[in-house]
Amino acid sequence: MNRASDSRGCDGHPGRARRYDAAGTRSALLGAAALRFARYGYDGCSVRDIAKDAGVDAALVYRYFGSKEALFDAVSASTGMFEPLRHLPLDEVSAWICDVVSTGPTEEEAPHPLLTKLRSSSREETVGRLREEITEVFSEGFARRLEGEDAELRAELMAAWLMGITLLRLAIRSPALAATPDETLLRFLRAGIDPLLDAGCPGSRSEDG
Amino acid sequence: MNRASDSRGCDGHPGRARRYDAAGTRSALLGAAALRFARYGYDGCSVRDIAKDAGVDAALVYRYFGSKEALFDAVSASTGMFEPLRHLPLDEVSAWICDVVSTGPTEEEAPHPLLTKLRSSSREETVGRLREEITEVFSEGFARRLEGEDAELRAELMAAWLMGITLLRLAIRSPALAATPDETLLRFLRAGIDPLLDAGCPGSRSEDG
DNA sequence: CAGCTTGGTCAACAACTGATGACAACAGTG
DNA sequence: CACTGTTGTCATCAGTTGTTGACCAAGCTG
Repeated sequence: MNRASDSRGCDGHPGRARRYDAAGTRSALLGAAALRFARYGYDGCSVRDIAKDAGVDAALVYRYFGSKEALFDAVSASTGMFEPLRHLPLDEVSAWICDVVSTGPTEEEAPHPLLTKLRSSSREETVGRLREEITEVFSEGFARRLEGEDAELRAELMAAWLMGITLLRLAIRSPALAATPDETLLRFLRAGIDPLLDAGCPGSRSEDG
Repeated sequence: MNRASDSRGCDGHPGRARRYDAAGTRSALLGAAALRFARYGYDGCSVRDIAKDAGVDAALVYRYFGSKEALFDAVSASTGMFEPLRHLPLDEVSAWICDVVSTGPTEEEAPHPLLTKLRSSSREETVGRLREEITEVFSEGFARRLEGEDAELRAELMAAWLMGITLLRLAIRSPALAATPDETLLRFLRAGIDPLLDAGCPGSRSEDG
């Protein structure tokens, strides 16, 4: 409960928080909001909850961001997490996916940006932006570098896997995915991804319709 | 708005609804709740919304189900949608996944059961039950039928893909996945799934650490 | 010190939330 | 007809929601 409320007291004097610090308060609100939104979704947490985590009054959300929606936008927008895929060598795609779905060292302090959007996937705007981002980076950008038929579909299948693994590993925490080290995961990720990269040849192994 | 509110007026006499019909009202509430929960998540819709869609008063939710949580449980629990996987021939797994992620003919009337849980994935209980279901069916049941190392991980990777495709196809509606017919999807699904079924041999192709 | 701008709290509003209990409309039985 | 149990509506409660404007407190300038 009071885990995140001390995030503002680190200005050099422990326990002696600087009282007037607009930038610090703003970022404290951003951090608390990122955590709350990622864990409980947009509808699952209130402005008062976030403000309490940040250690300030809820009214400051409206002074610094204007509305709850704007705060959510500030937290979830423009992460650019898919950008590296644009100019990534094809044989490094699996490793990149493996890296994206990695829990990272600071899961408590900085939640996975994809989780924030997945947990609020009931919001029309969140879904819309996610669709735009995936369409741009995967269906259009990345698919253009894939040879063979149905490149867009194959690209989106990789995106689907990326999101599914993120969901199972970080949100649902299925036993094997949550416990498996990245190197092991990478091995089997490659086994599934490579056939999708190598164009449609393997699909005609059993039957060439 | 009033799209689902006429779901009770079909007892034979059009426009002349049977006034006193407990079973009908109960199922109307269930249907409306399934739709609302799948679209907006547990926190995103109110009991009054659901009751209005069903064409009855909100108080009936409490008479027939006891609470909003109980209504959600009645909607989301015990779908048993993963059960077929237990005794499915391995070479039919891809086709089964393809069938599960299929939109089906009546998306408006009966939303995908997985979507209901994904959209409410911020609820602790929903996540817990989903984890149990996946662990039982995939990590324990299905993995036991897989040869080779890390069978549980490979099984969960398939589950992750299943959920990711459902998400992208039905919730986010990414262009290619939403438009691609099932036969085409099945081809590439096989290409990615088969290596995971065939044990860990292909993983040692590039480097046998 | 007064005067001003900035940073933060407080009380309150109107709308909505889940939930309850009183009450009215129906249907069957005597 | 009255009697009884079921089915549905209504008003309402207490708590929470997003949001706002009045107000206090800190720091700076004169």
